[in-house]
Formats: sequence, structure tokens, C-alpha cells
Amino acid sequence: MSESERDKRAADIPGAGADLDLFEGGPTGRGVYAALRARIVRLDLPPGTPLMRAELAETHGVSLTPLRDALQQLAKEGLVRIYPQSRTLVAPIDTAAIREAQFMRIALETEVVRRLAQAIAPGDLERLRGIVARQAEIGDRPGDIAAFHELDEAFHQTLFAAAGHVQSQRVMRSHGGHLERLRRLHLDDTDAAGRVVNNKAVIGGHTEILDGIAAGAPGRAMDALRRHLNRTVDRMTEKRAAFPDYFASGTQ
Amino acid sequence: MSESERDKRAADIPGAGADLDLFEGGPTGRGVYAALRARIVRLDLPPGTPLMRAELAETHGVSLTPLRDALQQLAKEGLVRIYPQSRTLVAPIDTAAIREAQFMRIALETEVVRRLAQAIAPGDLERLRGIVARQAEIGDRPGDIAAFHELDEAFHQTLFAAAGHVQSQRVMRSHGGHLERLRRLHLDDTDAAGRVVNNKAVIGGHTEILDGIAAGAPGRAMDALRRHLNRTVDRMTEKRAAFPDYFASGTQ
DNA sequence: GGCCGCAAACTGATATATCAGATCTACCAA
DNA sequence: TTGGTAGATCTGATATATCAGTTTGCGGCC
Repeated sequence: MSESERDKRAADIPGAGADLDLFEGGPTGRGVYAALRARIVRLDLPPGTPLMRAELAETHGVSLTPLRDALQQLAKEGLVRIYPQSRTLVAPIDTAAIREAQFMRIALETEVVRRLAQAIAPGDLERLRGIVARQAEIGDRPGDIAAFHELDEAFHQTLFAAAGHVQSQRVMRSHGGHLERLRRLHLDDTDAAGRVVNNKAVIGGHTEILDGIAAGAPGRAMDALRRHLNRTVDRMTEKRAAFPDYFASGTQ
Repeated sequence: MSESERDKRAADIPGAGADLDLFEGGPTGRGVYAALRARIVRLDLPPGTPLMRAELAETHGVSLTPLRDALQQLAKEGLVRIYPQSRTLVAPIDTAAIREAQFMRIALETEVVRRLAQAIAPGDLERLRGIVARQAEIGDRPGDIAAFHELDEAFHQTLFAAAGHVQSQRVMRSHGGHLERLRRLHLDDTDAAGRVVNNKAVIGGHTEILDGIAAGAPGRAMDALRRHLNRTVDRMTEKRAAFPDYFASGTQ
């Protein structure tokens, strides 16, 4: 049942990626882009998978031109590697790219939180508290992974929205594909008990951040956020050992 | 003479933009992209200028396909507006985009400086001091605008390099076209005396930042950086009044 | 039996042709 | 005179054809 739940969530991801409407290659190409990105990020198309343009074009019912647009877009995000005149394949997960994405996220979100601690609209703070409250409600039940994760997304997006910098978050996300894939690897590797613990930690982090903001204490809010975000990447080397084929052979 | 100096600098900008090799549309298209971006950012192609594909293709000696790639790239950066089936023109300077770019820059660079204040390689600190010293040398002479500006660029780039996050700076710059155009507007509007004063302020800012880093005082370094960066955007409304045609009609 | 070289086949890049939507203009009607 | 509409024209999107570089597999040679 958690199985079907997860699949449902996975199927939703294309939609989630679609709001990154920074990308388009024209009306037609866009759908292809979104579909491919979703499959790559979901690791449905694992790193190294060759992408045959002719075949993909036929599958998606478009010609080579919009398909090329989509691939170029993905190449610019680093999710696809195009070897000119040769072939195109799903890029390996790049450790360096993950570090950059993480850096960007900490930098941006830390600044968001800082500004919110200086001034936040009461309505926004309420909304944020509400999200955390809903997380707490389902936090104990190990079942609703999808819902919990969705609320987590909502929390961070609301932070950016409250600060008036949704666009920056969009830019950040558009370069965070490698990090998303790493997170995907983490998704399935915790048992129910461990997940509940993790959920509690997430909720605690969110609460600390909001407390810092509410108290008008930028430093406190920023530190809390930093701790909260650093959780994700810590276990990267472990994942890299478990899925050596998925990662680039670069340093570290 | 400062005239020819400035032109020489302007001619260099394409090269400066070229290291944003985040962008390509294939080997051929890349040159077109760089050339167009340079002309747009330099305000050589003012906002609102229609971009006729057939003509541009002929001018640059390429076909429509790579030209389209270049334009799509520019559209994604927000520098060009494509109205499907209708026309393509240079996008107006967007106040909101400038605010986002400025936000991103402060967030990213502030985090860079914070980390450097915690730990910096002695060689990097030396290099940075060296750049500021060279700025001080030519700071009094109003002539060398190009050289001074180049050193300024080098300073900030070296900060990112020292923190090991050049890639993030690249992403940031790739979305900073609107801000670059605003800066371009500021470039020509100060007389020699004013420029010397401004140069002094820049040098002072850089020095404060480095002092904060050297002292291992993140807060101090970050505050200094914040003050330093906020200089640029302050006079935006003034520019907007002077060049109403260049700006989008959006709020504020 | 293994290695080198050549050629064929495949792939992506580029150019061109076709399609469809949007704008503009001229003409008609109110 | 003005508003609207039909059609011509222009533009970008899409599809297809051509070009050029890369890989691969076969055959000959060492």
C-alpha cells in the first residue's frame, strides 16, 4: 500500500516539475521536457541510459526539433550529457553539482529566513505554522510519505513566497536535479520506525526556524535552517558506495 | 580618450560573457548567443528592439536553427521576449528580475564570505589583497574605468573561487542580465570627480570585507559585503525615470 | 590469434521546407 | 468617420532533408 502510494506520488512529479516554467522549447517541446525530466529525476531512467532521439520522438509523437530542444534544456541543467555527433545519455549523478546545489540552497534560504526574521506578514507566519501543524498530525504515521513530503515542499516554498523571492527558488530548483536524484536514493532506504524519527526531526527543525523568525532573531533562525538543511547530504558517500554506477567518477 | 577606452572595454564584454559556458546551442550557435547577449547587455540593442531571425541568421552566417537556439537561450535568461508566431524582441529591463538578481547575489556572496571567514587558504587571501591593492593604485586616476571594473570583477570572482563555488556564481550571472543592464546605465553617468569618490568607496568596501575575513569574523565580513553590494541598486528608480522606455511597466 | 585500418552505419548538427498562428491592411458597412 | 472583418503577409514552430563527425564491425595484415 505504501508501494502504491509512492507510485502515485512519483506519477505526480511531472506536474511538480512543470511549475518550473522557466523552461520551454515551445508549446510542444515543453511536455517532452517535463516528461523526460521527471523520469530522470525519479531514476526511472538511471544514469548512463542512452537516449535515442528518433525513438523518443516517435514515442512522444513529436518531431526531432522539439525533442532536441528538450534534450538541450536537460543538458544545460546537467541531467543529460550530449556527445556531439555521437550520442546522448542520462548524466551520472555529479557530486560536485550536488555540493553546488546544496550551497545555493543554504545561501538562498538562509537569506530568506534572515529577512523574514526582520519582518514577516502575520498571515505568512500563520500559514507556515499551519503547515508544520499538519506535518505533526501525520508525523507519527509512517504511511503518508507522499503527504509529508508534499508539506515539506510547501513549507520551504512558502518561506520563499513570504520573502517575495519565488523566482530565485525556481532558478535554484532548475539547477538542483542532481540533488533531487540523491534525495530520491534516500527515499526508500529507511524503515517505518526510522522514518517516524526522521519526520520528528524535520518537524523540530521547522519549528525552530519559525520560532527564530517569530522572535525576530535572524541568527537563531538561520542556524536552525542550516542544521535542518545539512541533514540531507550527510550520507552521500554512503549512497555513492551503494550505487557506484550512478555516480560520476570525479573526485571524492 | 575615455571614449575609446570605454569602447575597447565594451568590445571585450563578449569574451567576458563567453565564460558563462553554461550556454550553448551547439558549437555554431554559441557564437551567435554570445554576440547577441553582449549587444543586449551593452544596451547596444536597446529594450524593445525587434530581432528579425532571417536577418540575424544571414548577418551571422548561420541558418535559422542555431539562431533559434541562441534566442531561446536568451529568452530563458529573460533578455529576450518571444511572442510565438509573431515576433521576438529585446526584453525591457525588468525591475523584479533585478531585485531577484540582487537578492541572489547577496545571498550567495554573503554565504561565500561567511565560509571564508571561517577558513580561507592564505594564498587566496593574499591574492584578494593584491587585487584590492591594484585597485587602490589606479583608484585616483579617473581614466582607467575599464581596468578598475575588471579588477572589481576579479575580486568577486576570486571570492567564489576561494570558497570553491565558481559554478554557483556562473548560475547567478546567467540570470543577472537585467542587473547588468542597469549597471550599464549607471556606468556613464558620473563625472570624473564622482567616479574617484565612488572608486574609493568600492576599495573601502573590499577592504572591510577582507578585514572581516582575515579576522575570522563572519558577521563583520557579511555586513560589509551587504553594504558594499547594496550600493548598486539604490538609484534604480532614478534611472527608471530617466529611461522610461527601457523599463517594463510593472509595479514600482 | 591479435592488432590495425578502412568502410559502413549511426548520431547529432545544421540547413531548408512546410505549417499554423498572429498581425496588419484594406475595404466595407454602419 | 469609425468600427469591424476578411484576407494577405509576416513570424515563429514544427517537420524533414542534408551534412559531418564518431563509433563500430569486418577484413586483411602482421
